[in-house]
Amino acid sequence: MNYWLVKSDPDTYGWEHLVKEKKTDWTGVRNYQARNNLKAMKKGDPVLFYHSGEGMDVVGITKVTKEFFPDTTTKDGGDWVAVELTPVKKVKKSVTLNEIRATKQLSNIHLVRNARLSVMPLQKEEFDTILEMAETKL
DNA sequence: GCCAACGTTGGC
DNA sequence: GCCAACGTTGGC
Repeated sequence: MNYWLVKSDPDTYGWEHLVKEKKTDWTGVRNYQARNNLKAMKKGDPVLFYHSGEGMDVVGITKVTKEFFPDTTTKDGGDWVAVELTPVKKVKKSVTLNEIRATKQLSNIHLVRNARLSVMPLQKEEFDTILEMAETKL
C-alpha cells in the first residue's frame, strides 16, 4: 500500500466537484515525475486531496479505484496517463500548508520542497501525521 | 496581480 | 550536451 497526495486548483476542479461526480479520471497531468507517480499508484491506495490557490489545504481523502490508463485528453500524442479517483471522506479539519510547513515530520514532503509537483508520494508516517492533524481516521 | 521556482524548449 | 529563454504554476 502506497500513500499519495494530489493537488488541484478548486477554481478548476475542487473537492466539492469530485464529491458531486462520485469519481473522476485524474487527467491532464503533463509532468514526467507526476506521471511516474500516477503509474505507481495501485488500486485502493489512499490519496489526499489538496487545494492549491484558494484554501491551500488538504480537504479530503480519496482512493485509487482504477490503476493507470492512457489519458484520452492527450492531444500532443504524448504518453500521458490518468487514474480514477473516488472520494472517501472529507477531513474533519482541513490541514493548511502553513500547518504542514510548521510540522517537523512533514518538512521533507514535496508539497513543501517542490511546490510545482502535482502528484506526489507520501510516507506512511507523513500520511498518518496529516490525518492526525485533520482529526480524521481513514 | 506579481514574481519566484521550476520544467521544457530550442539554438548553438 | 549546454544553457538561455520562455511558459506555467502556485504562494503571497
